[in-house]
Amino acid sequence: MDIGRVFEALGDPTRRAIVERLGARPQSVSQLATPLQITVTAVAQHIHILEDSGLVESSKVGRVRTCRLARHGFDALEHWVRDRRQEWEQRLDRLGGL
Amino acid sequence: MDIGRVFEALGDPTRRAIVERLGARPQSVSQLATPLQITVTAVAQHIHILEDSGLVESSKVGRVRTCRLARHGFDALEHWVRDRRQEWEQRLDRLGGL
DNA sequence: CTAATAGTGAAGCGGCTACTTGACTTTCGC
DNA sequence: GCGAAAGTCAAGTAGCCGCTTCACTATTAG
Repeated sequence: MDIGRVFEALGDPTRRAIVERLGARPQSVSQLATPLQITVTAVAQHIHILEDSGLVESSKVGRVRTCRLARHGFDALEHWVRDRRQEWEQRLDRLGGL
Repeated sequence: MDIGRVFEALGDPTRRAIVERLGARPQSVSQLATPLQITVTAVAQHIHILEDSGLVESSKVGRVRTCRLARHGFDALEHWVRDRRQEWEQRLDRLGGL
């Protein structure tokens, strides 16, 4: 799971909006499209990117695809931030120790 | 400090590389440019975006601008991830309680 | 069966953005 | 002071990406 895909996914405001709405509850593609004022096709494309990044997963039942948040992407995000912060603090410690 | 700017900043692979290199130690603009195989001008543009996002800060001494990581952006990132995760777990709890 | 609903796939367009070039300013070394 | 080094600024280009349209499939409702 590539952290690059995660950041590229969340770099787009529409996808961030989708993620934040999915935080409330799982939703279908057209439910997501309605308040966003964009085509269902566009939403489907975003969902695909979000799935590739590991932030979202979806399953199709009948003709409805339901999308929900996934752990993978968020785990990767949290790890990346933690790593940077750790690196940062280690460097400050070394400087303090001089 | 807008979380949107943070994600847009980190959405670009070159800027992610800059951030990761700055994790090791503060560096000048041209030091950052060398291994990236891009112009000093391009790096300066990236630095500007990274500063706007709160991930990097820089100061110029003489003719050298030294860039280092900043806390603001990383704090914003961590908060955002924490909020999503919290929302996610709350929802799972509610489902479990049914 | 028919119509409507939910989504998929391919193809195209427009705007944004990452990067370059070239001219210029400021600073440092000799 | 002169030239090299470190950045900055403005302008231009090329490619990507978000979105649309249109045609199509699959599922559900009446």
